[in-house]
Amino acid sequence: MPQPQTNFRSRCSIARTLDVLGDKWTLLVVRDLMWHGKHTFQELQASEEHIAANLLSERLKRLMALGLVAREAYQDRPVRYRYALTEEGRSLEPLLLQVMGWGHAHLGGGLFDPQSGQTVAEAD
Amino acid sequence: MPQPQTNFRSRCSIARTLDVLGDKWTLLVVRDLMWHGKHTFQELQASEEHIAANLLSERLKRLMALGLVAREAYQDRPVRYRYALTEEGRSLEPLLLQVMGWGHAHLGGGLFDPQSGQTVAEAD
DNA sequence: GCCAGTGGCTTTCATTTTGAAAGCCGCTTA
DNA sequence: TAAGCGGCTTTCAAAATGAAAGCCACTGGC
Repeated sequence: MPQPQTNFRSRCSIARTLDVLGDKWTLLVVRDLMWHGKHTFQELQASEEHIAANLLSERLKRLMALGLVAREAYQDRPVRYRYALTEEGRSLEPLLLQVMGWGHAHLGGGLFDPQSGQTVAEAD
Repeated sequence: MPQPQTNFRSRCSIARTLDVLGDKWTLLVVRDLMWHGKHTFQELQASEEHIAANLLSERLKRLMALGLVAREAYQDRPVRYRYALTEEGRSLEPLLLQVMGWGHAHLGGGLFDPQSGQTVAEAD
């Protein structure tokens, strides 16, 4: 439904998805919002991969512009924000699971179970 | 099974997959090898997104180092190569389908059917 | 009042990656 | 002899990343 962007490289859905999510950080932000209960800038920045603040700021802006993430102030004076996936953002869960499954099978990464909130297989 | 890389950012399977495939080009090369019958350097370079030759060269090297792609000389003198996915490389198909599905639903991209080799829904 | 601390950024700047273009190498064909 | 082909590599400017420091609006302690 949304028309978030028009300057895609091509009509290919894979190319368009990569235009929007194809970098080393964006899906990690989505992962933390989706499964790890991280909702503030600080919490997101403190993840084990240690994204730089300027990149996190830029990624959150892009995800908000795309309608995948929304933020609300949870306090005024000083204003503090809480970030959360929108319903559209939550539609990325199957993709995230697929990416995780492949990384587990082929790169020896851990396997997280969203149901239990537990990592059910350790990484090498 | 393979131990293609050891310098991952973290144990997370998503982070590891992004370390390896997280850029704007790698999955497009895989797409062309997987579905579009493109197997030579020239054919891959001629795709509608127009990857630069140096990037294509580097991506093919990385995919070969990872064991996802293999090449064979289809002629000597002068030597000419044909690139193809290995069995491990073909294991990326579900991921590619998921990425395509999301881009179709949320970014208005086309939908390709590997069975028929046809694009069954046009992009916006 | 003053200082330290907190949360959410923005700015700066060096390093790395990209993208476009041109060039090179080993041939074959006209 | 010259042109062309396929598969690259090199060059170099532009853009993206990454680490660090700085800024702003407060609050709480002394």
